[in-house]
Amino acid sequence: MPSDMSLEQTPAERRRSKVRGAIIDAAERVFASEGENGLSIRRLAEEIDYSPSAIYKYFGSKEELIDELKEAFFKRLLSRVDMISGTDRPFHLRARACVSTYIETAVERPHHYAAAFSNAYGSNTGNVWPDMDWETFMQTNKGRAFGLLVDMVREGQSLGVFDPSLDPYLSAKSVWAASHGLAQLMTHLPQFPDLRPTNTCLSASEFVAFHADLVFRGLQHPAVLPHTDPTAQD
Amino acid sequence: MPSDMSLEQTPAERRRSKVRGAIIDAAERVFASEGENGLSIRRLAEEIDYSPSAIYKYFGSKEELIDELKEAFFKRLLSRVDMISGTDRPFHLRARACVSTYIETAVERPHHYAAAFSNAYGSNTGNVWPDMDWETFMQTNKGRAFGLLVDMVREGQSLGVFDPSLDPYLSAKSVWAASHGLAQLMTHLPQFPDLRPTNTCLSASEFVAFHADLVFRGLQHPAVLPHTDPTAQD
DNA sequence: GTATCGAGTGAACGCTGTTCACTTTATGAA
DNA sequence: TTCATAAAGTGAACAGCGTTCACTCGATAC
Repeated sequence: MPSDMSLEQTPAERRRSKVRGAIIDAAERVFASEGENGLSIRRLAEEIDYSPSAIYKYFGSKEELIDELKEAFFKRLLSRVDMISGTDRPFHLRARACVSTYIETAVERPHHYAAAFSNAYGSNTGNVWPDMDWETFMQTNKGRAFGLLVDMVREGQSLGVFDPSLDPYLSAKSVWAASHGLAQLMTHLPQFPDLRPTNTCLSASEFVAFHADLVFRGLQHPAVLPHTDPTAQD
Repeated sequence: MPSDMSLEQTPAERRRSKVRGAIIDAAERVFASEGENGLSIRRLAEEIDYSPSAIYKYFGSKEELIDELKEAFFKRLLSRVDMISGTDRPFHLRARACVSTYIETAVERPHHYAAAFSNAYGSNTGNVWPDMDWETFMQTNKGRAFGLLVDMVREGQSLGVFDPSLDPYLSAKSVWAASHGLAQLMTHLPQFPDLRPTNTCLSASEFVAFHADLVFRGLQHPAVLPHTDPTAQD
């Protein structure tokens, strides 16, 4: 046995992480196709040929297990957007691709995305995300995704295509909200992009591009309509 | 007993609708404060001093009961936005107020809004809204709210402040998505408007106004950045 | 006065997440 | 090799859930 065994895995550890992986895999499979309601501990146990209580040797609760699925999903989402934002394509293509990729990744795994923004499971009365300070938040996957957006707005401003008077943080939040909204609507209403009286419709990805375009249009110019002080009553 | 009793209510009917109202009221109260998870048939029964099975004399299922809460909420949401859009304020104020009102109404009743766009309860595997044709959809509260948005875009175009080349339906969907996204984020992350490294933050309603402003900026001008054919790969 | 219908009930079914005392198995030390 | 210890795995049970159903009982209609 080597002296430095901190990196080596004992057979027991290997066995353990194998079972743990099997649980996660089964959970991922069931969750992706049937969502939070279809995923029960008992069903999961059946699927991996263990007893229900065995799961609790690996995860403290169902919530903990699902949190891991969500976190993995968000990591994937982040890495995709990160990759797009790291390409050397022209800014306007890159920016739009980030938004499109975000939305399309969400639509690919609707249950994951919905769960990541839902408090359906926890017993808390409202907040999904615990209160955390700025530094802590920026180390989470959500935080880093948000950071990418802020950088993007700044880049657009430094390139002279975005209104320089805009606050990058506020603008990033606005872009995030707009992206999130479309992802959510497409997730929950698959026929959403087709919502139209005529038959001439855009495909889902075309509509995503349209939306991304419109979002970025808003950042490009100072307002033409008179700007109002939101605190003033008309 | 009057001959025309179709409008009169017999004592039995009055009693029945009283109990039904009590159920709805209790459900509304619990749901508003604790959401779908806090609302159980047994708890509801306890709250109105009836047995759990009594509820089923008034509602076919828990889902049916919650659907009624959601529908009432959406009716309220629609009537609010409808009222705003009917005022004679200048267009740019009216339009922004519609979006702000939509978002603020959602934030007021976060559980209702979340539930209205979640399939957490039903046993269906994905779609919240059943497939329906355009005419049917436009008679629902959601459809009518959407119709208001389409009209708003058209009005903006006829006033010459919105880009006339935009498709009103696509644009309305985009605006809806952007509004929905902010409502959802503020609902699930109350500190969302404060997400910022500095201490100088906008209040929630100020940020809503900022967002609405940015959304409408996008509609006001033709794109300056080169427009891309979304189907073309770079 | 009596038949009828509907409101209301309590027990039960099958499901859920979770716990706990228990057995079995693998491992490190003597 | 033997033995103690820790970990893995189990089955029964608990409390809660939505829902059903046979049942009682009181108000209503004839």
